[in-house]
Amino acid sequence: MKAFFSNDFIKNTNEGRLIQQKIRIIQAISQKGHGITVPEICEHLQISAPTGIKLVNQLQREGVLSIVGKKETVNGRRPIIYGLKDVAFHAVSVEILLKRVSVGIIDSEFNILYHKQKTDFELENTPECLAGIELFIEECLLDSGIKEDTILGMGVGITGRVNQSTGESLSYFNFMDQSLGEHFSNNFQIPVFLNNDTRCFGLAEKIIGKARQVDHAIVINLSRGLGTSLIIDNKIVNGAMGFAGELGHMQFGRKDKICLCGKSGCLGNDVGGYALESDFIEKLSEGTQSLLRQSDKNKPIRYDDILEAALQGDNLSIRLIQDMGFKLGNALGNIVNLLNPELIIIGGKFSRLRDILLGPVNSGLANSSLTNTLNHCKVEFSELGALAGLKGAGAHVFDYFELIKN
Amino acid sequence: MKAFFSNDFIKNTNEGRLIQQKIRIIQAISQKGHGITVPEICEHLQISAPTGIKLVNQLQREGVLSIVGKKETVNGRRPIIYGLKDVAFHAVSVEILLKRVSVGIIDSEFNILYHKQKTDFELENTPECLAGIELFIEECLLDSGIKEDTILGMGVGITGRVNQSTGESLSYFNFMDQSLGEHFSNNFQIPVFLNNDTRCFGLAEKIIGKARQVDHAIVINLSRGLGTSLIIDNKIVNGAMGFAGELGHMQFGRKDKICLCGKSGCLGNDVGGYALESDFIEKLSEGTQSLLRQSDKNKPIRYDDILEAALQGDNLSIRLIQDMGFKLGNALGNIVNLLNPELIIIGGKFSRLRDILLGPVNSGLANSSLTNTLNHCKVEFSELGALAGLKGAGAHVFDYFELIKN
DNA sequence: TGTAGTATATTAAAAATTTAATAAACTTGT
DNA sequence: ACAAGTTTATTAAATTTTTAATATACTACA
Repeated sequence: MKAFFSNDFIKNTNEGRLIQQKIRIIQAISQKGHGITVPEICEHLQISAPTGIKLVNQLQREGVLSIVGKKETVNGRRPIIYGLKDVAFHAVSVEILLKRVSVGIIDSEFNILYHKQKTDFELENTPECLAGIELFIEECLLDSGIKEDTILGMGVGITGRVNQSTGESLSYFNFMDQSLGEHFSNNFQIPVFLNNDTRCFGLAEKIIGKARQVDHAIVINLSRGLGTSLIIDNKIVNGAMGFAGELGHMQFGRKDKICLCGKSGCLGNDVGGYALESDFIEKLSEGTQSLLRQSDKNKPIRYDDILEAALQGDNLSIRLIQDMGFKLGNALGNIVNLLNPELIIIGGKFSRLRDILLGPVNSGLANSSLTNTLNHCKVEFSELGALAGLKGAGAHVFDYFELIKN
Repeated sequence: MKAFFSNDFIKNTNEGRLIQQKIRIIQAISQKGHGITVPEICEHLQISAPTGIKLVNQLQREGVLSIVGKKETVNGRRPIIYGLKDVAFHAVSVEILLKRVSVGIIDSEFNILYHKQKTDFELENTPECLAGIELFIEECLLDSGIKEDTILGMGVGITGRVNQSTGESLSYFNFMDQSLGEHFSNNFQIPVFLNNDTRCFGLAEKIIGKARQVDHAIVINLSRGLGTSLIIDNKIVNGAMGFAGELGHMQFGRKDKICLCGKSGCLGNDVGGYALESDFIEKLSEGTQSLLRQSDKNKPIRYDDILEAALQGDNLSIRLIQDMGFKLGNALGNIVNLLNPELIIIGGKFSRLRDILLGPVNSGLANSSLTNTLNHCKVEFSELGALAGLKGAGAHVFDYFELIKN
């Protein structure tokens, strides 16, 4: 099966066309999510019935298709439904974050068949660090026991700046004479699709999350930092150099904080786990009381704890998170005016706090967005959980081969 | 020729495929901008040489193609170049603005073959106003003398909110049981493509202007008001409801001015001809001197005059326009961070003031945009002139039929 | 000037596809 | 239960396309 897809250059001959047509049948079945009939194939591929039957028979003989049943129709002879038989496609997903590497294997329905994390890890721009990652991936591939020839490709999400089209990682592992994507591809001998970790998250929402039915959405990844993926005309926006989505440096923040980028007023300094921690400590030092502070006076306060405290009803935590929600909504309103999306998805660690955040975010939006535009834009919270980024990385593979159910 | 293209539904038969292949040959020639050879056709359509020759011969017999010459090659028999013969495609362009209706006829190379303006006009949301427009279009079509069967379609740019995909105009002529696009299409019996006037301007820049070689750009239409078209992944962004590009209501303006939208701080109140007029009058009343004021004390000051005065060296005019440029650049910088475009085009009436505006716009950009992103983003000024919008409206037609040179 | 090398054009045989006719399967109504 | 109507599956003839062999056109080099 793999040969079908991995063969990038299909010759302009009869045989080549045959292979292409077979691929399109497999893709059509995957996209439908269930079996297909010969008349549907003929309609889709613009071929006649005898040719459609010929292709189906060949695919049956090759062990790819089998008869699944008959389609229920109002009248006339019922067409036979053909389904994919025993053909499991897999993708390797890799997520490279600052302090963690994750490897997963997913199938075309985005079930995670295998998953392993490496947490004794620190991302550094060195050959040694890269070699460590590759060793880990290799171990996982062996450990998983997945047959090599069912793996269509590898999707990699890496933190920092990425040029998706060239497979370049501009922030890390940029010391080679080839792009990181090419390097992985040569090393593992499979097609590799590299993207930014946040955009992987956005793709996951688009393909298996809440943005499924939607062509225009803003996907916020709100955890320690603030990441954004833009979905426009049903595609993730990468930007000219792959830098798109830098919502964190829009000038909607407090002017008294200086950002790492050198400017003041960056939204990312006001919104996100890191900002929450410093705001919280500031308020405590001003004497505000909090449930959280009373537990252990020496342990440093982490934003996860503040989120948890807010869910437990801690007043200070709730108030700070609400403030943050308003600021985020206000900034988003400006983008809503600009891009006119129909959906905003808030994901990441903060997505658990739907009940606390939704109101302030909506208030912020109403403060800056045009009524007419806002009326057609909903705010939702992600339900994909912790493995969303990993699923999104793998989704690139199935997306490329057009095997994703729609 | 028209039958080829206007026939939306091409049957799944041999004859249908033949017609499709012929269309693709014509499209390929148009896209290349010059003739095509048989091997190129075979490569492009994935067909064999005998079939390619058969199609070319048929098209020659039908009077569509003719031999143009032979291709210069390094070695081997030189292939014959076939070019489009006497086949002129035309599009009708209509621009409906608040106080003006323009009708033009353009060819596939965007030459304006005919052009007429109606200035005794006031846009109103009434059947009478619509009937007046249609009468004017009909007059122009007759007057132009262009053969009906060479007209592929009509592109309409109308001010206000537009849903491009449905052909709906949401601000004007929304009183019918069909969309404005459908209405025009039924009335004139040709395919009609409706879009917002500013987005037409953006399309013109993309197709025949400075955004030609670029996949990601922001096109600013700066005249009396402030309009924006976003080009992302080589396509004009329409947004979920066709509202995309509302840069004018981003909250980067002065908080003491209330916008028509009901909010304060809208950029459109600070940037544009209207804002320039009120700023100018304000400064004059404060006692600032200007060349412009000395000419005629009773005539109301129009922003065109201020632009002209600035070009003549008037200090106040220059200073106000420079302030405006900085504010615009600063707002744009935020969008540059978000969308990572490689080009910003400033068009409209202000585009003449390149030398005055460029510096402040760049300063504003540097103030809010990330260095890395900004380094890959140029600022250019439109050179398309007054008929850009009209050309863009017609461009939709050639774009749809894939006849545009690339 | 002629030969080797390369690429396009043309042709006739082989292969593949479509068309059209027919068979099979299914629903509905009498 | 059977005929009428509808849709899919299968088959054989007609058509179309590709393949492969050959002819033609052009460059470069001796």
